[in-house]
Amino acid sequence: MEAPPPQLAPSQNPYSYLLLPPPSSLHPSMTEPDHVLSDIDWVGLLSGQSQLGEERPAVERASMVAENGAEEEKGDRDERKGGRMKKATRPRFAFQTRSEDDILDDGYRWRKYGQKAVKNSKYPRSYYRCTHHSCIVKKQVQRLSRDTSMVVTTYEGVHNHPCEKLMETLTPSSQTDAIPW
DNA sequence: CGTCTTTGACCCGCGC
DNA sequence: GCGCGGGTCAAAGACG
Repeated sequence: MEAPPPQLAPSQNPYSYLLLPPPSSLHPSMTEPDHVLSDIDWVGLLSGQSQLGEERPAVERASMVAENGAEEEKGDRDERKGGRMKKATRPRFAFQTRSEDDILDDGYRWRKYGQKAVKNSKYPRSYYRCTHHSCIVKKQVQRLSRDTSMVVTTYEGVHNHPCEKLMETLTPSSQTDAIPW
């Protein structure tokens, strides 16, 4: 039980991981008050070796890991032929939330573009993409099989546009019709 | 009618 | 070289 939690050894990870505070950019001050944060277990995951390490004994790590996308690591696929996907070394943020709902409302709009059953999990993994036309941020959502109340959300990339809900909150009706000129 | 979800197929990297 | 696993595409359907 008391298996010593193997620290995220850089030698095992294709990427470097950084410990960051909770993603304030995710819910700056949306509809959800910050009591949500107190209920969130920020867990380090994605050891890089296999998946989420669900079978691993030690998973509890109260912090979020960010993937410091190095310059040209061989982690992601470089360039798919046909120009399908670019490598795009974007940072990745993975964290767990305790929620009944798979998708946590972070203020952005997401469109689901895929779902796959993963090996060591009873639950499928869902793939979402930001619906903003010029935003390439993606996120993966998966429920833990060992703890069905936990949902792992992995963000990939950084939004290059403001949060829509936040904008609505800040500017209730002065966005389009209250311009001086 | 526009937007989003669902779902199977396809593609690619990696390990054996 | 082959098979497996993971990630994405795209058509069709559902929903408001």
